[in-house]
Amino acid sequence: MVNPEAKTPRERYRAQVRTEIKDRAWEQIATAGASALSLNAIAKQLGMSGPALYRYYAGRDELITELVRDAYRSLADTLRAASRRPGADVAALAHAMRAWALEDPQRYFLIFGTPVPGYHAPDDITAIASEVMATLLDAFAALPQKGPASSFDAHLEEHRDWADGHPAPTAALRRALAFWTRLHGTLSLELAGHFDGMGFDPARFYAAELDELTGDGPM
Amino acid sequence: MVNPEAKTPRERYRAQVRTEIKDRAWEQIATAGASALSLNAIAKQLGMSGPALYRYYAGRDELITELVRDAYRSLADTLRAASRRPGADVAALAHAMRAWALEDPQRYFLIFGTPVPGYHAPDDITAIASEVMATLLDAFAALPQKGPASSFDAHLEEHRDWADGHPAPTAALRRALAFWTRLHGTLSLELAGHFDGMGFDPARFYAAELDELTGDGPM
DNA sequence: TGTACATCAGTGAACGCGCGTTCACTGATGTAC
DNA sequence: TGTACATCAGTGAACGCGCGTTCACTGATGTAC
Repeated sequence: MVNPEAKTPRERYRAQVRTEIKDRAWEQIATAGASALSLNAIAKQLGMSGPALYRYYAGRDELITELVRDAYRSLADTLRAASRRPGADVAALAHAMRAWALEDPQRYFLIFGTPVPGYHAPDDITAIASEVMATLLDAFAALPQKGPASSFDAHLEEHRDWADGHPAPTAALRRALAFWTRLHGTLSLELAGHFDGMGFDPARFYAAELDELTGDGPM
Repeated sequence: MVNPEAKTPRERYRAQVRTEIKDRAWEQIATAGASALSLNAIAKQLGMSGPALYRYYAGRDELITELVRDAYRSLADTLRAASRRPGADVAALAHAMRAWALEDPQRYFLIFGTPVPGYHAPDDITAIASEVMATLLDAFAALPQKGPASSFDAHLEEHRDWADGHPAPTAALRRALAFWTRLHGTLSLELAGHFDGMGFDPARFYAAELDELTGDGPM
């Protein structure tokens, strides 16, 4: 009986070249930003001619979309993995997120940075983004819900659709949202260098914001 | 006696063309993002040849730097003006900031979006950024300092240099910092469209985050 | 007020570049009998 | 195991494009006497 999943040598080779192309693409993005990404430059680095890449990607746009997809996938997997480690809590997610961002800032910005006007991500990418939110919701749902309700909660109660049936109480949704926006706020300013001349340690500020989020002490 | 500030017709004309160039540049950025900005395209829109622009700007980089400077200047002035209106408080600053960002999202991202690796803003631009922080510090210094101190405060106490001698208590510095990072967090995700399919009203979430910042109610 | 000269905005041609992408092809690898 | 054929990775030439930038120039505007 033949395993339909088994890869022929040719398939393995194709897959390998595709990842080599992406590796070089990430290098370029890290060095000069996503707008500088060039198919011809990648081909040159791989020692092949430009047109050869069209065996692997339909064009520049398809490659970029795949990079965005991989970035989201990587983030979603990283957070899921962190949440599954024994004793994992909201703080563990926050630290995993920061580590992931610092690992490759331009990868972070490819997802959360300046949007290209008119661009809309395909549905499967949006789905991965929902996975990320679901991981956050799981973590906050497991937390004791203390503190008074927010004025925002009533509004959110009527717009929980995006939580996609997640059983978490509305207050947990609100806290997961704040987790995302606040940590993104610090993180993106740090990565963009806006704290550079300021002297304080961004990691400590991040930790303080996290403390306030978890209720482990007011900031 | 001659007023040395008086502008000759030629100077007035030059100034006018320079702003027309920038107006077109902002249009391009709003439409296709800053990386798509093209001197030749601007010249065409103005009905002149490409090289003509070199009478007004040394090159593409100088133009972009000037756009960044103008953006910062506009933000600093907007916030200062808001803070000087009678009865102005921290909330007024927050609303002015949000309105400014929504007015031209790509202008916001030119300052706070994806950084270009290796680019460093000239000193005079950094100085305008400090003006913005100073306005925030003024507003928070005027607020009664309630709530317990943060674990971060001790660290910040030793790194207040960036506040440039501002008399605000350290807790006010911390709160101004959180004001900036949290509001930037929501705002940038909203502008980038990350809330798009989620259903809730970003303005309400923004307001709720603001409430928690001012202590007008826990979020 | 009129003339001579200097200043300066804008042009058109040109340079060199790298981009994404297409096309017809060569030659190696894999498949079927 | 050997031969005939199909598949497919990669090449090199070419297309058209728009970019930033330089250069020598024309012609209009302003200045000095």
